[in-house]
Formats: sequence, C-alpha cells, structure tokens
Amino acid sequence: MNKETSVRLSKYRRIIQKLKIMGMEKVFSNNLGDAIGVAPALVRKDLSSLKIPGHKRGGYNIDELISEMDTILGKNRQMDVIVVGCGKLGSAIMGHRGIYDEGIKIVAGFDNRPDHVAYKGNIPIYHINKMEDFIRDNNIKIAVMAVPKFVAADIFRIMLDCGIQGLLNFSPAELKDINGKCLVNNVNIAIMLENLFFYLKNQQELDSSARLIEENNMLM
Amino acid sequence: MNKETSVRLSKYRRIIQKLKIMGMEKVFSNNLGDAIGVAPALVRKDLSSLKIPGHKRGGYNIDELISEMDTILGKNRQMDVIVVGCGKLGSAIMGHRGIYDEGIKIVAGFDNRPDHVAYKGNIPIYHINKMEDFIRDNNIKIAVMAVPKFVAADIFRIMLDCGIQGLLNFSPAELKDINGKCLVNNVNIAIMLENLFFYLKNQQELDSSARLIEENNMLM
DNA sequence: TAGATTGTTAATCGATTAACAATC
DNA sequence: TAGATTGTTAATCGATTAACAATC
Repeated sequence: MNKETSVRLSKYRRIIQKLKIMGMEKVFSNNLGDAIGVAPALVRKDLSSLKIPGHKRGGYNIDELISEMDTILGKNRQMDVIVVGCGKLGSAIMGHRGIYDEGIKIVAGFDNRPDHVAYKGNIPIYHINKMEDFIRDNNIKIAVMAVPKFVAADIFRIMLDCGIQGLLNFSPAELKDINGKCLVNNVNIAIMLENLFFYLKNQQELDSSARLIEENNMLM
Repeated sequence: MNKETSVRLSKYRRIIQKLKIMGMEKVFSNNLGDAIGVAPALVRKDLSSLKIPGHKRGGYNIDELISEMDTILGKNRQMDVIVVGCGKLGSAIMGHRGIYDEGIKIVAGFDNRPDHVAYKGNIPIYHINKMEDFIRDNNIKIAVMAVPKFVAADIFRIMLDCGIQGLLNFSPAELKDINGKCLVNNVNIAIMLENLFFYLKNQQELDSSARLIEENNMLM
C-alpha cells in the first residue's frame, strides 16, 4: 500500500464514521467515490485489497467497514506522540483540539528550556536531553518537531538513533531519512505559502492568455 | 502548469539559490535532478516549458536562472498575506521565522477578540468583522486560516466573496471551493499524524510478511 | 426474473524517464 | 575533433477508470 492509498483509506474512514452518526447502515462504492472524488472502481479496489468484502447489490455494511478498517489501520490501538520543541508553534500544537478529537495523545513535550515554555496544560515538559531515554522507555514511534532550523538536523539524528519511525516536521529544515526507516512529513509553512503565490501567479498568466485566445476567437 | 510542477520549480529555485551562495555560476540538469530526486530529463522539460534556455554543453547559468524564475514565479513582487484566527496557532504562525525569511509579509491578523490574542509583535490585529473590507482595500489574495472548526466554513465563505484566491487552512475543517476560484491547502495536523500511524502500521505488516517470505525462502 | 452492485480485468491517462539527434 | 549536454520525441510506468461477468 502506498501513501496515497493510505490517505484515501483514512478519508473513507472519516466519511463512513459520519454516515454512521447519521444513522446509515450501508454504503456503496459510488457514495464513497463521490465523497472523495475518485471513481467507484477505485473504492472497490482499495477495499478489496484490504480483504473487506462487499455484498453484491447490498454495498458495504458500515459497522463491518469501520471495525475492519480500525483493526487494519490500527485506530483502536493507542496513538502516542511526543512534541519536540515547545516554543509558540510546539505549544500551540500541544493544545490543539483536533489532535485530541482524533484520539491521538501527546504524551510529552521536550525543550531546551522546559521551564520557559508557553504551554500550560497537563502534558509534562522535559528537558531535551531526556528525549532519547523517553522514546526508548515508552516505545514512542511518532514525533512532532517544531524546533528552530539550525538544531533540526541534530535532533533528527538522535530520533533516528532511538528508532522514531514517523515524523511530522514543522521546522523550516527539509528532513529526510536516507535509510528509509523513518517516514518524514515536512510541513514547511513558508514554502506552502510561497507555492500558493507561485501557483496563483501562473494561473493568472494562463487566465489572461486564455482571455486573449477567447478575444481572438471572437474576432474570427 | 500543474501543482506538482509548480512545487518542483520552487524546489529548483531554492537549490539554485544555495548554489549561488556557494559561489557557483552554472548548473546542469542532472545536478538539479539529483537534488530533488527526478530524472534530468524532467528538469530540462520543466525549464524549457518556462522558456528558460540552457546552453548545450554549458548547462544553465545560475544568475540567468534565478532572475528568470523570480520573474516567472512572481518572487520579486510583494507577497502579502493575512492570518485569520489569532489563537495559539495563528499567533505562532504570525511570529514564524521561516515565513519572514522567505520574504512573505503577514500584513494583518484578524480575530473575534482582537484584545485577547496572545501574539505580541508588530503586526496589527483587527476584529474579524474588519476582514472583508481589509481584503478588498488591500487587494489581499492569499490568507492563512487558524480558527476553530465550527466557524471555518462561514469565514471561508466571506473570503471567497471578497476574492481570496489562495488559502492555507490549519483549521480541522476540510475546506474546498467548488467553483475553483480559490486554491485551498488543507493542513490538518491530526489527519497528518493519523496517516503516519496508518502508514506505519501497514509497513510493519508488510515487513513481517516480508520476513516470513524471507524465512520461507531460506528453508527452500 | 430484472435490476443493481460487487470484484476484477483490460483500457486509458498523465506524468516521468530513456534515448538520441542537434550542437556547442 | 571528440565529448558533453541540451531539447524533444518515443517508450515506460503506475495509478485510475471503464467495462463487464458474476451474483445477490
């Protein structure tokens, strides 16, 4: 299963959950396809690759679907993460409502000045030099990083050493594990904004040339 | 140009900038290809689609490249954005170093309680009901949203009305402009973390079955 | 039964890469 | 000149979709 497929599954799950809350009991591949904007055939393919059976003419049973998916996706296990770097951004993430709602638990924060962090809440904050032991002792697999650019690579190296396998990186440094043991999701806010500007600029150019063509056509 | 291409161009630009700082004067398609992990042919295709000429045997001139790209990508224009929702996350974004470094300027923040926001800095904070006029008066095209889930859709609608064309959305609501006038980048931290867990779980499964196959092979 | 929907195979599509002539 | 690199065309690849037999 590739990353795209995994993301699609998570979308299906979210939609099915909503349908269940609405009181529905079954769902068809075309419902799910419409909802996330893919062909029904792809939905069927995804589900059949997970060995989740549908019923000819009867679609997929929602309860069955949820329980199968939760098992396969590990959603009913504990999802513990740590936040490394508890400045403004790290603190904001620690208090982020959406994470809590999704059933993910932030079990600790780490900072080089644990007494000075902005975050006030129930998550313990430790000194960064406690991180390595904590990760090993608590078998943490996934971390969020929100540290200044110049320390990001060093901290990442330590994380790799103690077996972190997934990282959501908000620091402006582009991180990558060349050994492929750790999947990194770089969330570079500045680059994302820049890309919006780039894309927009380009669209405008396309628009204006489209307009020109349109005008030319009208002359002909 | 599609979004992927636009993202690639922005990566080229970043690398070229670094090469320039290192004192280099030219670069070849295979250098850029290696750096971002694509075939040199794709680099040449991208650049030639922008009408940036290379020199047979001489590669691409770095100064030429930067100035062409900056013009085409609009990097030398002013890049003004607003931040809507100045809670912890919005405030953190307003003070984010990476955005400043990239030359993007956050010109205003908006909140329903402008007197209570955590952010302390030089960016003016206005009441959310001033947003519409501000966007129109200052011709703002791109916004960052960091509001609670339940108000996201309403605020988005107002933004669309006053012509916002790009949105970086940190609220947990999945936003989309059905008319395609506004490109939305949904950054859902919880979903990103969840996907890391999903992907990881799946990898482990694959790993363990790979190990089984491996072991079986050794027996044969 | 007729109609609807799954599960799967073959066709399509778009994006990337390989290959190579042009040429510096 | 020989060698290297671009610019572009054709081939490849992977992912998505269309189509359809199976069957409830």
